Amino acid sequence: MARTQGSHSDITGPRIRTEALRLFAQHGYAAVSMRQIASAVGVQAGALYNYTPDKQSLLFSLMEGHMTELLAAWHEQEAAYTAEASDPEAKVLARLEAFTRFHIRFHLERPDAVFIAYMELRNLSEDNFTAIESLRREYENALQAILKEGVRLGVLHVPDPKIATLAVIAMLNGVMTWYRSGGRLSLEEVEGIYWDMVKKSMQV
Amino acid sequence: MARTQGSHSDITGPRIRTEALRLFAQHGYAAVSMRQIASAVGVQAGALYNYTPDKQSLLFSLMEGHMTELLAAWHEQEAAYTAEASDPEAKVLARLEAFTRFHIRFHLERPDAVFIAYMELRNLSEDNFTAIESLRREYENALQAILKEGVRLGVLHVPDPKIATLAVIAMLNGVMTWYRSGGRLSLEEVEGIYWDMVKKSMQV
DNA sequence: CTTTTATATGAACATTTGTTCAGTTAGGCT
DNA sequence: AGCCTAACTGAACAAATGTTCATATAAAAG
Repeated sequence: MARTQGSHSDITGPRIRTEALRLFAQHGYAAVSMRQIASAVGVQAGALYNYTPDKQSLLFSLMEGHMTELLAAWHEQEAAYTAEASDPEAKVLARLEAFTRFHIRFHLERPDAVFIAYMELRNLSEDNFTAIESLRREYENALQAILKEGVRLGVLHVPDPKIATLAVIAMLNGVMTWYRSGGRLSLEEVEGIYWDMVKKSMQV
Repeated sequence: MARTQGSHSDITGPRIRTEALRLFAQHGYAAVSMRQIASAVGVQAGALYNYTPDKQSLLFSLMEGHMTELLAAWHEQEAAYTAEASDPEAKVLARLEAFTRFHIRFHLERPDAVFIAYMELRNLSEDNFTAIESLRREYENALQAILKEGVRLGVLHVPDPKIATLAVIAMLNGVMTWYRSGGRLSLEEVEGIYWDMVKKSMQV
């Protein structure tokens, strides 16, 4: 029967995920042992297996959770933007700006998860890899759709939408290698600088 | 006394580096054992220690070799470009184009080394990390110098040269995640597409 | 041929790995 | 109170890890 109220600890499960995320991001999946994770949680290694069938599943679950959150957050954001009606040309630019700012903000809020989601792909089993790749492609397609519509409306100049999609995402991801909150630039300023570059790189 | 001609094998050393590079790139430093490397070379694990004092030094040596090659290759390339005299405004644009095309070509020719050089930083000891970071910064400074001069001459619009540098490099690095030689696009075309985006993203 | 020397073997080492499981603990339910 | 059950411990397991070293090999030097 399902537990109705807290017993030993209702937070061990989440804590395992938190600590595993942090450690995987810091040292890499292969370099982190189950004992290290357990120790960070304050528990013995055996206890972890009440929450995950094995180490691989733990990694996959973290990555899948991140990608699912990412997609859900973007779809919500996009829906909000497409609601504001205006002429289609302005709208597609607004969506591109929304994507740019959303991507930066979302990713800067979860550096560890982002790091893992594209650094540890090679440590996934074949099936798990396929699943994550599929989610990633779905996200890329969201941007690609914007670019294609921009081209259709003649408001964007993009010789190859697929490449442009990957180039923009790679560029935006770069922000994670250097941005530190409390640094020289505010999040708002960073978003502005990148949006400026993205916009101009596709000007007609 | 130094060996004057071949003995057992003059190619074991290079082969170790080649195979280690391949395996580290494929599975990650921490996930590859010395026995796997030895097996790929066709030798026993103990033999590796005639060529490297330990696993960590092998990783560092590979990364340092890559970064040194990168810097040497760029300096040569840049020297060739600055030799062609023309007006300074055109010259700085030519240098930026040269950098863009050089970066793409050089990196696509050594996907494994590139992958390792920025994926395995966290597996370096503190001293080794500092050394590699210093080489990386030197390379970034090469691009940043071009951008700053472009701004000074009024031919480039770059609100923040440091960020623009990192953004451009991140964007160019993105090419490695999808480009496969023999694919839809030739190397020349890919260079052209990225140069187009780089140029426009900094248009005045 | 004999000596030398770089190179490779293969067994051994102390640790560490992921995972299992019988037994302990302690809170929730009747 | 007594039972139940989820949660956790702690020891155990086989396998794999990086590294060392006495020994073997075979080519180069004398």
